Amino acid sequence: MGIIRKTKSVKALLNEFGHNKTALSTLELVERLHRQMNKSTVYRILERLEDDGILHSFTGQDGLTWYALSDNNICKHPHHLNTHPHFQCRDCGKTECLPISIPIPEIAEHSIDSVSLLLVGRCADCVS
Amino acid sequence: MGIIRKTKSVKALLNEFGHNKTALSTLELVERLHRQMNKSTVYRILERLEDDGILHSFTGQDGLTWYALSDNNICKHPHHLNTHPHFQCRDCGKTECLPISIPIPEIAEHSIDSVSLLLVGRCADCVS
DNA sequence: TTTGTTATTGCAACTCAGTTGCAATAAATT
DNA sequence: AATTTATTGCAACTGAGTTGCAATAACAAA
Repeated sequence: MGIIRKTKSVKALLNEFGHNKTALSTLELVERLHRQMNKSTVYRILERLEDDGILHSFTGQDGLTWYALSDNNICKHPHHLNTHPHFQCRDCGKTECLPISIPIPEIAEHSIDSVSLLLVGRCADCVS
Repeated sequence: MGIIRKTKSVKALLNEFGHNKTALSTLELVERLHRQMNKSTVYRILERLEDDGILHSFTGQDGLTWYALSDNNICKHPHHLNTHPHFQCRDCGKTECLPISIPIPEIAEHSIDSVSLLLVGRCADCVS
Protein backbone atom coordinates (compact mmCIF):
# COMPACT_ATOMS: atom_id res chain seq x y z
CA MET A 1 0.00 0.00 0.00
CA GLY A 2 0.88 3.64 0.12
CA ILE A 3 2.13 6.04 -2.49
CA ILE A 4 3.21 4.41 -5.70
CA ARG A 5 3.10 7.27 -8.18
CA LYS A 6 4.34 10.80 -7.59
CA THR A 7 1.46 12.65 -9.15
CA LYS A 8 1.02 16.40 -9.37
CA SER A 9 -1.60 16.13 -6.64
CA VAL A 10 0.74 14.31 -4.29
CA LYS A 11 3.45 16.91 -4.81
CA ALA A 12 1.02 19.78 -4.34
CA LEU A 13 -0.28 18.31 -1.10
CA LEU A 14 3.15 17.60 0.35
CA ASN A 15 4.16 21.11 -0.60
CA GLU A 16 1.56 22.48 1.81
CA PHE A 17 3.43 20.99 4.73
CA GLY A 18 6.76 22.58 3.86
CA HIS A 19 9.42 21.44 6.30
CA ASN A 20 8.04 22.30 9.69
CA LYS A 21 6.20 20.52 12.43
CA THR A 22 2.95 22.42 12.12
CA ALA A 23 -0.03 20.16 11.53
CA LEU A 24 -2.82 20.78 9.03
CA SER A 25 -6.39 19.61 9.32
CA THR A 26 -7.98 17.71 6.46
CA LEU A 27 -10.49 20.52 6.12
CA GLU A 28 -7.75 23.09 5.79
CA LEU A 29 -6.07 21.00 3.11
CA VAL A 30 -9.30 20.42 1.21
CA GLU A 31 -9.93 24.16 1.27
CA ARG A 32 -6.42 25.15 0.21
CA LEU A 33 -6.32 22.61 -2.60
CA HIS A 34 -9.90 22.61 -3.82
CA ARG A 35 -8.98 24.20 -7.15
CA GLN A 36 -6.21 21.73 -7.78
CA MET A 37 -7.89 18.49 -6.77
CA ASN A 38 -11.06 16.89 -5.57
CA LYS A 39 -11.94 16.42 -1.91
CA SER A 40 -11.80 12.63 -2.31
CA THR A 41 -8.32 12.93 -3.75
CA VAL A 42 -7.10 14.83 -0.72
CA TYR A 43 -8.44 12.17 1.63
CA ARG A 44 -7.00 9.35 -0.45
CA ILE A 45 -3.55 10.91 -0.77
CA LEU A 46 -3.42 11.58 2.96
CA GLU A 47 -4.30 7.95 3.60
CA ARG A 48 -1.53 6.73 1.30
CA LEU A 49 1.07 9.10 2.72
CA GLU A 50 0.20 7.88 6.19
CA ASP A 51 0.46 4.25 5.10
CA ASP A 52 3.92 5.08 3.85
CA GLY A 53 4.90 6.72 7.11
CA ILE A 54 5.48 10.07 5.45
CA LEU A 55 2.64 11.67 7.38
CA HIS A 56 0.97 10.75 10.64
CA SER A 57 -2.50 11.69 11.80
CA PHE A 58 -4.21 12.49 15.04
CA THR A 59 -7.54 13.82 16.25
CA GLY A 60 -7.75 17.42 17.41
CA GLN A 61 -9.87 18.73 20.25
CA ASP A 62 -12.64 19.51 17.83
CA GLY A 63 -12.77 15.92 16.62
CA LEU A 64 -11.27 16.80 13.24
CA THR A 65 -8.40 14.83 11.80
CA TRP A 66 -5.01 16.52 11.54
CA TYR A 67 -1.88 15.48 9.67
CA ALA A 68 1.78 16.36 10.12
CA LEU A 69 5.06 15.32 8.62
CA SER A 70 6.72 12.28 10.16
CA ASP A 71 10.13 13.52 9.11
CA ASN A 72 12.72 11.96 11.38
CA ASN A 73 14.50 15.26 11.57
CA ILE A 74 11.43 16.75 13.14
CA CYS A 75 9.78 14.07 15.22
CA LYS A 76 12.80 12.05 16.31
CA HIS A 77 10.80 8.87 16.79
CA PRO A 78 11.01 6.85 13.58
CA HIS A 79 9.58 3.72 15.13
CA HIS A 80 7.11 5.32 17.51
CA LEU A 81 5.46 7.95 15.38
CA ASN A 82 2.39 8.20 17.54
CA THR A 83 4.11 8.60 20.86
CA HIS A 84 5.02 12.24 20.68
CA PRO A 85 2.45 14.73 21.98
CA HIS A 86 0.55 17.18 19.82
CA PHE A 87 -0.34 20.68 20.88
CA GLN A 88 -3.39 22.67 19.80
CA CYS A 89 -3.82 26.35 20.63
CA ARG A 90 -7.35 26.99 21.85
CA ASP A 91 -7.20 30.59 20.66
CA CYS A 92 -5.64 30.58 17.18
CA GLY A 93 -6.01 26.87 16.43
CA LYS A 94 -2.35 26.41 15.57
CA THR A 95 -1.55 22.73 15.94
CA GLU A 96 1.88 21.19 16.03
CA CYS A 97 3.99 18.20 16.92
CA LEU A 98 5.96 18.65 20.12
CA PRO A 99 9.45 17.22 19.64
CA ILE A 100 9.53 15.68 23.08
CA SER A 101 8.82 12.27 24.50
CA ILE A 102 6.49 11.79 27.43
CA PRO A 103 7.28 8.61 29.35
CA ILE A 104 4.27 6.35 29.81
CA PRO A 105 4.55 3.88 32.69
CA GLU A 106 3.65 0.21 32.41
CA ILE A 107 -0.02 -0.38 33.16
CA ALA A 108 -0.78 -3.49 35.19
CA GLU A 109 -2.86 -6.05 33.28
CA HIS A 110 -2.65 -4.06 30.05
CA SER A 111 -0.38 -4.15 27.04
CA ILE A 112 -0.03 -0.79 25.32
CA ASP A 113 0.42 -0.52 21.56
CA SER A 114 -0.01 3.15 20.90
CA VAL A 115 -0.35 6.42 22.76
CA SER A 116 -2.32 9.48 21.68
CA LEU A 117 -1.49 12.59 23.63
CA LEU A 118 -3.09 15.94 22.89
CA LEU A 119 -2.26 19.04 24.88
CA VAL A 120 -4.61 22.00 24.57
CA GLY A 121 -3.62 25.45 25.69
CA ARG A 122 -2.22 28.71 24.39
CA CYS A 123 0.73 29.08 22.10
CA ALA A 124 3.42 31.71 22.55
CA ASP A 125 1.60 34.15 20.27
CA CYS A 126 -1.68 33.84 22.16
CA VAL A 127 -0.48 33.91 25.77
CA SER A 128 -1.28 37.43 26.91
CA MET B 1 -26.20 24.96 32.81
CA GLY B 2 -26.28 21.27 33.46
CA ILE B 3 -28.90 18.98 34.94
CA ILE B 4 -31.79 20.74 36.57
CA ARG B 5 -34.46 18.05 36.69
CA LYS B 6 -33.96 14.43 37.62
CA THR B 7 -36.11 12.87 34.95
CA LYS B 8 -36.69 9.19 34.32
CA SER B 9 -34.39 9.45 31.31
CA VAL B 10 -31.54 10.93 33.34
CA LYS B 11 -31.86 8.20 35.93
CA ALA B 12 -32.01 5.46 33.30
CA LEU B 13 -28.91 6.79 31.58
CA LEU B 14 -26.88 7.14 34.77
CA ASN B 15 -27.96 3.64 35.70
CA GLU B 16 -26.09 2.31 32.67
CA PHE B 17 -22.80 3.44 34.12
CA GLY B 18 -23.27 1.69 37.45
CA HIS B 19 -20.36 2.45 39.72
CA ASN B 20 -17.30 1.44 37.79
CA LYS B 21 -14.76 3.18 35.63
CA THR B 22 -15.72 1.54 32.37
CA ALA B 23 -16.59 4.05 29.67
CA LEU B 24 -19.54 3.82 27.29
CA SER B 25 -19.72 5.21 23.79
CA THR B 26 -22.62 7.43 22.81
CA LEU B 27 -23.57 4.85 20.19
CA GLU B 28 -23.67 2.09 22.79
CA LEU B 29 -25.87 4.23 25.01
CA VAL B 30 -28.19 5.19 22.18
CA GLU B 31 -28.55 1.50 21.32
CA ARG B 32 -29.12 0.34 24.88
CA LEU B 33 -31.67 3.05 25.60
CA HIS B 34 -33.42 3.40 22.28
CA ARG B 35 -36.67 1.97 23.61
CA GLN B 36 -36.68 4.27 26.61
CA MET B 37 -35.69 7.53 24.99
CA ASN B 38 -34.87 9.30 21.75
CA LYS B 39 -31.37 9.57 20.33
CA SER B 40 -31.44 13.36 20.78
CA THR B 41 -32.34 12.91 24.41
CA VAL B 42 -29.32 10.71 25.02
CA TYR B 43 -27.01 13.29 23.48
CA ARG B 44 -28.61 16.14 25.40
CA ILE B 45 -28.51 14.38 28.75
CA LEU B 46 -24.87 13.43 28.24
CA GLU B 47 -24.08 17.04 27.50
CA ARG B 48 -25.81 18.22 30.66
CA LEU B 49 -24.20 15.58 32.85
CA GLU B 50 -20.82 16.60 31.52
CA ASP B 51 -21.54 20.28 32.17
CA ASP B 52 -22.32 19.29 35.73
CA GLY B 53 -19.07 17.37 36.08
CA ILE B 54 -20.90 14.10 36.71
CA LEU B 55 -19.57 12.58 33.49
CA HIS B 56 -16.55 13.39 31.37
CA SER B 57 -16.04 12.62 27.72
CA PHE B 58 -13.17 11.73 25.46
CA THR B 59 -12.61 10.58 21.91
CA GLY B 60 -11.79 6.95 21.27
CA GLN B 61 -9.42 5.62 18.64
CA ASP B 62 -12.33 5.20 16.25
CA GLY B 63 -13.24 8.88 16.57
CA LEU B 64 -16.41 8.12 18.52
CA THR B 65 -17.20 9.94 21.72
CA TRP B 66 -17.08 8.03 24.99
CA TYR B 67 -18.33 8.96 28.43
CA ALA B 68 -17.39 7.80 31.91
CA LEU B 69 -18.27 8.70 35.47
CA SER B 70 -16.25 11.50 37.02
CA ASP B 71 -16.87 10.16 40.51
CA ASN B 72 -14.11 11.38 42.78
CA ASN B 73 -13.91 7.95 44.30
CA ILE B 74 -12.97 6.60 40.92
CA CYS B 75 -10.97 9.23 39.15
CA LYS B 76 -9.26 10.92 42.08
CA HIS B 77 -8.83 14.24 40.29
CA PRO B 78 -11.84 16.43 41.03
CA HIS B 79 -10.27 19.52 39.54
CA HIS B 80 -8.38 17.91 36.68
CA LEU B 81 -10.94 15.57 35.22
CA ASN B 82 -9.30 15.37 31.85
CA THR B 83 -5.82 14.58 33.01
CA HIS B 84 -6.16 10.89 33.68
CA PRO B 85 -5.49 8.53 30.77
CA HIS B 86 -8.10 6.40 29.09
CA PHE B 87 -7.50 2.91 27.82
CA GLN B 88 -9.18 1.24 24.87
CA CYS B 89 -8.73 -2.45 24.05
CA ARG B 90 -8.13 -2.89 20.35
CA ASP B 91 -9.57 -6.40 20.43
CA CYS B 92 -12.74 -6.28 22.52
CA GLY B 93 -13.26 -2.51 22.54
CA LYS B 94 -13.49 -2.27 26.31
CA THR B 95 -12.71 1.30 27.28
CA GLU B 96 -11.96 2.57 30.75
CA CYS B 97 -10.51 5.31 32.88
CA LEU B 98 -7.09 4.49 34.29
CA PRO B 99 -6.92 5.69 37.90
CA ILE B 100 -3.41 6.98 37.53
CA SER B 101 -1.83 10.34 36.83
CA ILE B 102 0.74 10.79 34.10
CA PRO B 103 3.02 13.76 34.78
CA ILE B 104 3.17 16.21 31.89
CA PRO B 105 6.23 18.44 31.89
CA GLU B 106 6.11 22.18 31.29
CA ILE B 107 6.33 23.01 27.59
CA ALA B 108 8.46 26.03 26.74
CA GLU B 109 6.47 28.87 25.18
CA HIS B 110 3.17 27.09 25.76
CA SER B 111 0.56 27.19 28.50
CA ILE B 112 -1.35 23.93 28.88
CA ASP B 113 -5.01 23.88 29.91
CA SER B 114 -5.99 20.30 29.33
CA VAL B 115 -4.50 16.95 28.47
CA SER B 116 -6.10 14.14 26.49
CA LEU B 117 -4.30 10.86 26.78
CA LEU B 118 -5.55 7.69 25.09
CA LEU B 119 -3.71 4.41 25.39
CA VAL B 120 -4.63 1.67 22.93
CA GLY B 121 -3.64 -1.93 23.49
CA ARG B 122 -4.98 -5.17 24.85
CA CYS B 123 -6.80 -5.62 28.12
CA ALA B 124 -6.13 -8.49 30.51
CA ASP B 125 -8.86 -10.62 28.91
CA CYS B 126 -7.48 -10.17 25.40
CA VAL B 127 -3.75 -10.59 26.01
CA SER B 128 -3.04 -14.10 24.83
C1' DT C 1 8.29 7.84 -28.29
C1' DT C 2 4.72 5.03 -28.65
C1' DT C 3 1.98 1.54 -26.45
C1' DG C 4 0.06 -1.03 -22.67
C1' DT C 5 -0.94 -1.54 -17.87
C1' DT C 6 -3.03 -0.02 -13.91
C1' DA C 7 -2.67 3.40 -10.14
C1' DT C 8 -4.93 7.60 -9.53
C1' DT C 9 -8.52 10.96 -9.97
C1' DG C 10 -13.23 13.41 -10.55
C1' DC C 11 -17.71 13.19 -9.65
C1' DA C 12 -21.87 12.45 -7.52
C1' DA C 13 -24.16 9.91 -4.44
C1' DC C 14 -23.84 8.04 -0.09
C1' DT C 15 -22.91 7.06 5.18
C1' DC C 16 -23.49 8.08 9.74
C1' DA C 17 -22.43 10.48 14.21
C1' DG C 18 -24.15 14.28 15.96
C1' DT C 19 -27.31 18.71 15.87
C1' DT C 20 -31.47 21.60 15.65
C1' DG C 21 -36.29 23.80 15.62
C1' DC C 22 -40.42 23.34 17.45
C1' DA C 23 -44.54 21.58 19.41
C1' DA C 24 -45.86 18.39 23.11
C1' DT C 25 -44.88 16.70 27.71
C1' DA C 26 -43.66 16.43 32.43
C1' DA C 27 -40.68 17.97 36.52
C1' DA C 28 -40.72 21.12 40.18
C1' DT C 29 -42.62 25.17 42.54
C1' DT C 30 -46.45 27.83 44.65
C1' DA D 1 -54.44 21.75 41.32
C1' DA D 2 -52.53 25.35 38.53
C1' DT D 3 -48.40 27.48 36.62
C1' DT D 4 -43.91 27.72 34.85
C1' DT D 5 -40.43 26.16 32.01
C1' DA D 6 -36.97 22.43 31.58
C1' DT D 7 -37.07 18.35 29.00
C1' DT D 8 -38.35 15.28 25.33
C1' DG D 9 -39.83 13.22 20.61
C1' DC D 10 -39.66 13.72 16.09
C1' DA D 11 -38.15 14.58 11.71
C1' DA D 12 -35.26 17.05 9.08
C1' DC D 13 -30.77 18.61 8.80
C1' DT D 14 -25.35 19.14 8.98
C1' DG D 15 -20.90 18.05 7.73
C1' DA D 16 -16.70 15.14 7.80
C1' DG D 17 -15.45 11.39 5.60
C1' DT D 18 -16.36 7.25 2.17
C1' DT D 19 -17.41 4.70 -2.07
C1' DG D 20 -18.35 2.88 -6.97
C1' DC D 21 -17.16 3.57 -11.31
C1' DA D 22 -15.71 5.52 -15.55
C1' DA D 23 -12.07 8.59 -17.26
C1' DT D 24 -7.30 9.93 -16.90
C1' DA D 25 -2.43 9.94 -16.37
C1' DA D 26 1.98 7.81 -14.29
C1' DC D 27 5.29 4.69 -15.43
C1' DA D 28 7.37 0.60 -17.52
C1' DA D 29 8.43 -1.98 -21.56
C1' DA D 30 9.46 -2.22 -26.16
